[in-house]
Order: sequence, then structure tokens, then C-alpha cells
Amino acid sequence: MAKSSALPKYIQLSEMLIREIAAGRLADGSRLPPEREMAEDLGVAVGTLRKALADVEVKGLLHRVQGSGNYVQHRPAVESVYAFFRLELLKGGGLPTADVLSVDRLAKPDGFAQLGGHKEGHRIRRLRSLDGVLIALEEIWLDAGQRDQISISALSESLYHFYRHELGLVIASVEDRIGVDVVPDWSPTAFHLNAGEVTGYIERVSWTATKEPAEFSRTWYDASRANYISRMGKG
Amino acid sequence: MAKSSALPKYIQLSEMLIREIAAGRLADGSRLPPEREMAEDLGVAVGTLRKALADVEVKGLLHRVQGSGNYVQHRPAVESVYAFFRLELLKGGGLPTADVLSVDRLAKPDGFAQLGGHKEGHRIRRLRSLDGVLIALEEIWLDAGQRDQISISALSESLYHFYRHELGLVIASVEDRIGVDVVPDWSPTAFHLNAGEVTGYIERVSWTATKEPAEFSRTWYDASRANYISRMGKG
DNA sequence: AGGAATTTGTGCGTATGTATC
DNA sequence: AGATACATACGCACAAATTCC
Repeated sequence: MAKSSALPKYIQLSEMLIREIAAGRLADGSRLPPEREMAEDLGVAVGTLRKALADVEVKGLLHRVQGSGNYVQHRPAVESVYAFFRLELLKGGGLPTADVLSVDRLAKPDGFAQLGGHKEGHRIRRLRSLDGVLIALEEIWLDAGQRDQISISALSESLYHFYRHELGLVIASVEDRIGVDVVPDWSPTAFHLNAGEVTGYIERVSWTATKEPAEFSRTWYDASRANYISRMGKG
Repeated sequence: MAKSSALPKYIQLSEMLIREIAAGRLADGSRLPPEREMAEDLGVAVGTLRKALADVEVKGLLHRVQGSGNYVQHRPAVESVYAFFRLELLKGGGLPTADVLSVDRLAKPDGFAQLGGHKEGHRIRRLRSLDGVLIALEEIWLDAGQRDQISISALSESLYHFYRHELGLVIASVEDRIGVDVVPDWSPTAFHLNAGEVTGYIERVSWTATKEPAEFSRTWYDASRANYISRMGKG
């Protein structure tokens, strides 16, 4: 922990906890030890542990109750995926880029076979970067019924842009599962995936859409209850 | 600030900052004073101010850069709306309920006229609650082309459920603007909107969808860069 | 019913690390 | 290289919610 390249402790802790929960080593609904006790066992300050726990809660894997305890929740890691989703959607902060490695038309894998009307799909493999820093490997399957042929050049820009303008689709919602220590066999050497401690894995099924804008809404809210809202929204 | 019902200081601070930014009293791109100086002026500890600033950043109205400063961003308050959106979508934590006040078919308001093919729309007014606590007033306009008639009973459950099963629509993405100190003229007395300090206002335009699932993706990511990702995703 | 014990939430202050200018 | 500014980490005291006796 002397090197400057080390991650912040609270991130290391939250990643560790997420792996423990996602891997099922902590039972659903079970309560963690008291924060002070846990912090002492881990050799960190309570505040540091609390920051880690808050992070895990945001990712939807923990339910924190004042006066009671911290409870494990076995739900998909919605928030961490949302961060990826936002990269292309909002383009806020940093420059998101993607290099398309390959586009192939193949028979669909098992989990995907039930979706869409065709037996084949387009498999797109991409490298995702932020400000030139490689952050993710991505494999996307698109139902062949959408298009006969897809070229790499057509995907040059944002996938979101491609969906919207070429296919008329808009990403509607995502459903994810999280796994642990799974490494793809096509990982390039440029992307140093650590097969041990810090490798995460997300599997996503998402719904798509075609309709034009057909809704308009207005919401007035009482900001004095905003804390309550966000607190419940996290749970 | 003596009463026990008062909100935490850091929430009060973040709400104050959000109002200042949303109302345009802080110019877009302008830099806030250094945190220590700001904390001293406001009479709070640096840690407390930092918690408030982090909250404002999550809501997308602030860009924080280590070693440089905190910069104002005039973008829609995406995250705060996302909290509302999640209420029906995830149903995590707390019991979200909605009371439909009225459903009327009327000529569409100006801002909505450009969307959809019809001149009329269904205006739905609802009360949103979490665990029995009234948290928001909502007015939704739905293009009349979707349905000739909409009854209150059909909306009894979740609006999301109604969209999905009755209209075949899935909410795809939202675009919001934030305003300040706007109070609807149909606010019931039960909902104590404070016209002064703490009233927020959100106006939303959202896209909807019909298509069935047609995409499947897998993403492998390097968790050692998760901090970088989430930091950029927020900005 | 009620009070004590337990547990998380809030807030403060400080020291040190790291990025930016 | 130095100054500035945000990020991390620690520890403590008290408040608030829950649980238990």
C-alpha cells in the first residue's frame, strides 16, 4: 500500500464487499457486523468503511438502516451499469470513445436465443475508453432481424447514435446480472485484466424501442423531502 | 435550526446550491471559492460542505476537479429525476404509491403540441407517495393518438405497468429542465408546498417505446478503474 | 409501556496525499 | 519547483433510529 498507484482504501473495500455479495458468500438478507467492529477487524477507520458501505449501497447490493444494521441485498448492480450507460447517453465529463474490433454474423448464444425472431445475430466486440484510457471490453449481440448486414464503418461513432439513426431504436431499460472473476478469451494484451482480485463482470439484457416522442410530463416536488426521496430510491 | 425536524446541514447546503445554480445566479462554468474558504464563510466544517458538493455533483450541476476547483454546470438535474423514475421502475426500498386525481382529454399545451400526431392529449394528474408520505405532484400529458379513452381505474396501479401492458410502451429516456419557485394552481392543501425557500420544479419530456427485446450484451470491465469510471460518469 | 443498550447518521477538526496551475 | 486546491483517511462527540429487556 506504499505505492502511489494503489486505489483508495474505500474503493478497495467496496469492491471486496461487492465481490463477496455477488459471489454469494454473504447470504441474502444477512446483517453485517456493526460498523465499528467491522472497521477494527479490517484495520481501517469507521469513516473509511462507511464510505465504502455507502458505495455498495448506491450499487444496490446493500441496505443500510440507521439504528439497525447493514443488510445484504442480492440484486443486480444497477448503478454501476448505469455509469456505463451514461457514457454514450449523456457524454458528460471526459471523452468516451469506442474501437470496434469485429462485427460478425453468427448463430446466437443460448441466453439470447429466446429473444428476437431470428436464429442468428450480429456479434459486435468493442473496446471502450474514457479520455484515452481503456476501461472496458464489450460484446454486444444484435438480433439479425434488425439488419442483414452491419459494417464496422457504420459503427464508427456512438453505438447509441447508430441505434437511433440507423435502426430507429432507442435503449429503453437494462437488466443486469453481476458475476465474479470471469475473463473473456478475446481480451487484448493492451487491456490488463487482473484475473484475481479486481476483475468485475456484467451481463446485460436490454430492451429497445422505436416510437417517437409521445409523452410530456411535469412534476412539482417538495425539495424539503429530497433527502427522503433519494434515500428511499437507493434502497 | 434548533428543532429536531430540521434537515441535515449538508442537505440544506446542497439544496441551496442547486437552487442558486438552477436559478442562474451562478454563471455556467464559473468556479466556486476554495472549499475551506467557502466552508468558513458558511460556518460549517469542510467535510460537511464536501458532502453537500458531492451531492450537487451527483445531480449533475457541478463538476469537481482535484487540484483545480468546483465548476458550475448548467445542465438538467438528471439524477434527481432519476430518483423519481426509479420509484416505479425498481420498487426498491419503500412502498411507492400514486393516487390519480383526474384524467381529462384536452387540447395539448404549447410545449407539447409539436410532439405526436394529435392536437389533443390526455392530462393525468397524480399524487406520488413513498411509504404513505406525499412527496410529489405530477402532471403527465399523453398523446391522444395512443388511446381514445383512458379511465382512472385503468391507471390504478403503476403508470409504468400501464404503459407496458396497456399501451405497449416502455419509457426510453428522459430530458428535463429544472426551474425554481413554481407552484401549480391545483396543489391540494394536504401537500404543503413552501412557495419560498425549498420548492423545486422539474419539467420533463420523455421518449417512449414499443419494440420487444432485441439486444443482448456482455461487458467485462476492470474494477480497478471503477473509480475513474464513476467519477467521469458523474461529470 | 418504557427505558437502556445498540447501531447507524451527522458534524467537526486535522493531517497527509495527489492533481493542477 | 512551489503554491494552490481537492481527495483521502483518521478519530471523536453527539444525534437519531432501532432493538431489546
